Amino acid sequence: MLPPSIFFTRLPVHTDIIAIAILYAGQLQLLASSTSRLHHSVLLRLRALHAHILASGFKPGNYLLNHLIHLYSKQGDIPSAHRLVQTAPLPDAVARTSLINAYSNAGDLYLARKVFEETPVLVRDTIFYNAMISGYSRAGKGLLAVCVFRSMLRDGFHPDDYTFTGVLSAGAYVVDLDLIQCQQLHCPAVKLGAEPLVPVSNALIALYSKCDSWDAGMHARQVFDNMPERDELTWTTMIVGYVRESDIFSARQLFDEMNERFDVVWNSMISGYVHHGHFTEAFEIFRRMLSLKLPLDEFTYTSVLSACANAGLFGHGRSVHARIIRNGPDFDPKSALPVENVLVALYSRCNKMDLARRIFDGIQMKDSVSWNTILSGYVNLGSMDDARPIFESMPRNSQLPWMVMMSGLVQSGFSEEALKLFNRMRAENVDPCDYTYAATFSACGDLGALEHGRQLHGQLIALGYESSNSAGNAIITMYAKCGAIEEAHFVFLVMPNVDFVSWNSIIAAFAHHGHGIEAINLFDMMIKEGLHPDRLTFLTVLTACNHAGLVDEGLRYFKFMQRDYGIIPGEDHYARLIDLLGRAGKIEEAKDVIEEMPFEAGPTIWESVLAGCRIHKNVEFAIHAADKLFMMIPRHHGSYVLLSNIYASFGRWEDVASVRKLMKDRGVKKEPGCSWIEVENTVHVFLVNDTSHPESHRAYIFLEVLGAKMRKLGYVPDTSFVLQDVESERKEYVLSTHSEKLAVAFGLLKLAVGAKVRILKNLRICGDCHNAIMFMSLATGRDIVVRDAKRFHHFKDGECSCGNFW
DNA sequence: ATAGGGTTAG
Repeated sequence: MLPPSIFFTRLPVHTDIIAIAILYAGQLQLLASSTSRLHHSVLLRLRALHAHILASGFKPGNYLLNHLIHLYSKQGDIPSAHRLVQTAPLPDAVARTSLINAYSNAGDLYLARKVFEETPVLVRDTIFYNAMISGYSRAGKGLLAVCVFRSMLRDGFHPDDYTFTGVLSAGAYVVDLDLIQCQQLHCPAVKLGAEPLVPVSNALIALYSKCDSWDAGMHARQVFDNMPERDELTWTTMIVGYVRESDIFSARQLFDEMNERFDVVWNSMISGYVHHGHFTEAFEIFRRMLSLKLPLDEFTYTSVLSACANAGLFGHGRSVHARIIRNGPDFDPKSALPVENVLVALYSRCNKMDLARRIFDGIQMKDSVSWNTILSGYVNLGSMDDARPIFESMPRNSQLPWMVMMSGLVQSGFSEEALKLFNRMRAENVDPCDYTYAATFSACGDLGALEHGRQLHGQLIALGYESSNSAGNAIITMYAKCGAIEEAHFVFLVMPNVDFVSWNSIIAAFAHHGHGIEAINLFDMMIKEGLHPDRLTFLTVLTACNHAGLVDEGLRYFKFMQRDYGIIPGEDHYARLIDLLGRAGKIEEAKDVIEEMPFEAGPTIWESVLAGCRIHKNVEFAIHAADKLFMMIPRHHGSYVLLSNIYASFGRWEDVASVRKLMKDRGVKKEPGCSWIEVENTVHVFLVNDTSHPESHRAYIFLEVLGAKMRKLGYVPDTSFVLQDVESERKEYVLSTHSEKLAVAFGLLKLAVGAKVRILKNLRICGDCHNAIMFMSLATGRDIVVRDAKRFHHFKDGECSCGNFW
């Protein structure tokens, strides 16, 4: 092929037709000779030809001009195309159509619309309107496309089948599309007889599939059934429509009916199955793809890998990953990101954070999904130390990272940090959402920061989130943990949409405050309202029975749970039941339950036994339980403490000493989960927060008693504890209001009843701690044993005796 | 006379 300039000069230019021939010759030759990167050279050639035409003095007519405009538009040189449109002596619908299409393809709907508006109605035609409609349609601007369609009819133009394809596909983007709207778009297409045409019907099926109504799905199927012929897109659209409606069964039926399956359909089936949790079926389709040697693309891999991640199938996931590495990616490296992201999710999910991290570090262009995935990977494993640096270096302009981080911090016990993060979120101009509020409330609950929580509650209402269930449920729990049971109840009563979590929360609120009967009444109401209790609900109900001492009811609910709700009791349920029996002194029954359990009793069970034995001073069975515990978790601090407390209550100090020696020999260290007060010159009280412990409601009672006694001693416990260190330089420790009050109460509670606790923060309480513990002993009617470096102090009946351990 | 146009999915 000669270079265009020579080609051109050889031929006399008399008509548009010859120039067109040359234009096309040049373009077609290039199109044929190279498969990629033709864009630029075609454009150069086009410009050269254009220059020649101008230089030759030939004045292009409409015909040639339109071709030039079309070619410039197709090649993406919109400015040149636009200039030519403007230089044309008369406005021309054909030229404008090309230009509108060019702008629409470039995503510039505003300029496309401008060209559209600047074209007089007189010169417009149907195709011209169609260009604008499909432009809006492809951009997802459904309503605008429909508006253009209406103006088209108003201007007196006749829509054709292309018009309907555009309008129908635009309709699918209308938000909250209903059946009536679908039919309003459908009817004109039927009248014109355009319906049986494949693209029109395809668009119709897609339209009805997007509509959230069962009837609409039937309509889609009707269109499908009435089609005289179908193409791959017809099948795909119908199948994907079923998947969207969660009708995987029908989707699969259609899939099996297809003779020739388009690639996308396979992927749609897999991702449909994954989306609805049918992982086995997803793998089955994937295996068939493999055996048929079908091409796998990035969509196949992401779907299958996410199935592995969701099902926690590390082995499967790794072999798919190996396959990608072995075969080399079958997809455009540019599309690798979603695959890499899902690999990070897979390995995080399977506790292989080092592998996840390696893939994450290898991603060049990390997107927000990559960052969020690795962040939640660490957070879900409770590795907040790894999560923090990720959070600090990632983009934080969306709510998601804050949500993940805050809820992670709360769950790992860093409630104060979560509250700080909430403030930082605002400083960084990210609007808190109901989920971040929920995390914040839960932090307030853990810290006992009632006033802070109240203020946030007010803010939440002001922001209009009050109807959010996640926030509302968190608020109930927050008030409950702070001891404000009436407020918790009020929030529950005014919540617009109460779900089973709300019920669980309010039942737990009453149960943990010692209002066992009220909790059980609420539970009965919940059942009457037709809500489905889950295993957690029953766990709470058993707790409630525990508090109210309702042994028979507890047993009844335990049976009810299995018989009427098919919930298989877990170890935690059994532990509550045994706790209930043990507390009631029914050690023999507890033994029977342990015998009849379908599994071996684990540590939680024996801990409950031990606690029961302590209350009823059953040394024999306590020793048995402790032996089990020592075997299962030999370095569990709490078991030793419980046992030595039992010995102490009998005054068996030698045994206490031998337990302590055992601890020393075995290297049992104090754990964050179980600590006690150390009396030296100062006292350490740990802020604890396990309101789920059956005894924890007593903290609030203790708090009151303690407050009254301390006031007599001259302390001011209402707003803050201002305590003086007698020993050293009369330092003052000013402790804030609620969290520290709870800290003291919970710390002493732990001391008194051996509740399982978590340390959040160290506090130093100075002054006459001895007296405070004495009051505790009197208030609870319990013996309290405290040890310091050399001695133990046994508080009993308002007196304190000391003894030596060794 | 001629030139400008379509649907869809993970």
